[in-house]
Amino acid sequence: MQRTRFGDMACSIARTLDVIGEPWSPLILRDVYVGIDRFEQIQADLGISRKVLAERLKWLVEAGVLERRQYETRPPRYEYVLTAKGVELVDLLMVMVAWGDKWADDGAGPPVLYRHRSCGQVSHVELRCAHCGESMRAGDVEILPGPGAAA
Amino acid sequence: MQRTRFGDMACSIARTLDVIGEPWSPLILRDVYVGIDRFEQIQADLGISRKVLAERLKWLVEAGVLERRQYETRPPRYEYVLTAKGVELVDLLMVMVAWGDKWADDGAGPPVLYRHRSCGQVSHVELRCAHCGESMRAGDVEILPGPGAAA
DNA sequence: CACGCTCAGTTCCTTGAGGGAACCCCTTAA
DNA sequence: TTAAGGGGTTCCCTCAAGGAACTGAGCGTG
Repeated sequence: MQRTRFGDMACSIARTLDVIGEPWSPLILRDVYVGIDRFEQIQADLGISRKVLAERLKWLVEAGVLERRQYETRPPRYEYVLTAKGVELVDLLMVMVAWGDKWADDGAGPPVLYRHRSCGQVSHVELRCAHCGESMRAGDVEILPGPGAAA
Repeated sequence: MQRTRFGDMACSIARTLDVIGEPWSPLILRDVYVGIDRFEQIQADLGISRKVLAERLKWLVEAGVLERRQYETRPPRYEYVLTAKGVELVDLLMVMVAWGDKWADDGAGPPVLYRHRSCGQVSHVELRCAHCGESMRAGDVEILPGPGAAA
């Protein structure tokens, strides 16, 4: 299918998609995040083709988002764990959850709830400005060319 | 390639991916968001195949994320605009930008900067709890089964 | 010791989606 | 009358996703 690679574009969205834009990748990350972290488990949970799963895992490891760790020598058993880079990608998943819960509900309510430990409430994420802490969303920003902009 | 449809999974991430998980879809949304909102413009900007662009636009319109609007009758000219549902997907893009700027920088610095209008600073988004306003990220939540969980 | 089981992949074949170029229709401009 | 531009559609080719079968290492059990 000779898919276009996004990694070389002068766009942080494209570069992020280069890492987790392939189908299945975000779902693999979600699984690892919730503790479904071995090959067989992920395959069974997602119903993904074993071939594609092997490819994706290799790619995510090379991208530095997951780490393949042997947690048992005899017999050799492996698990995948999120790196620091990968943990921050979970932010993306949490925003997807918030959007999906709101706009792609099938009428049965959210399949999963998230309780915020520090306040104890079932809640969801919201976007704030890292600088002033106020809401920062689509209409709240002005877009400027940055130093890495293309010629 | 008989791609697996994610829409029926009991997972809000999968359902979100069903809408914008195909390659190119987030980049199309980004373009529309920044004002590159006509077929020819998007095609030229992204270098996407015209066939795939037509498919994606139709899908995004059917999903209620974009609206196809005729803004000129003679000659007939169309533009694509974000719906309310689509505008909230831009949240996702802003998180991708924040991640990409941090973890997929090519050394030249961010290609695009975002100035938060209300505080005037060039900034990026951060995730907070919609309930208490404190930081809410991967390690800050406890996951519970919700009403829409699968049997 | 042979048999079976689990984990973690790899190999193979088939199908269909992405890429790319060419083509089409409509309208205005020269 | 021809050209140009916008907004697609049609066509063919290639290569990735799906799916099932196979491999191989290491227990565990009679």
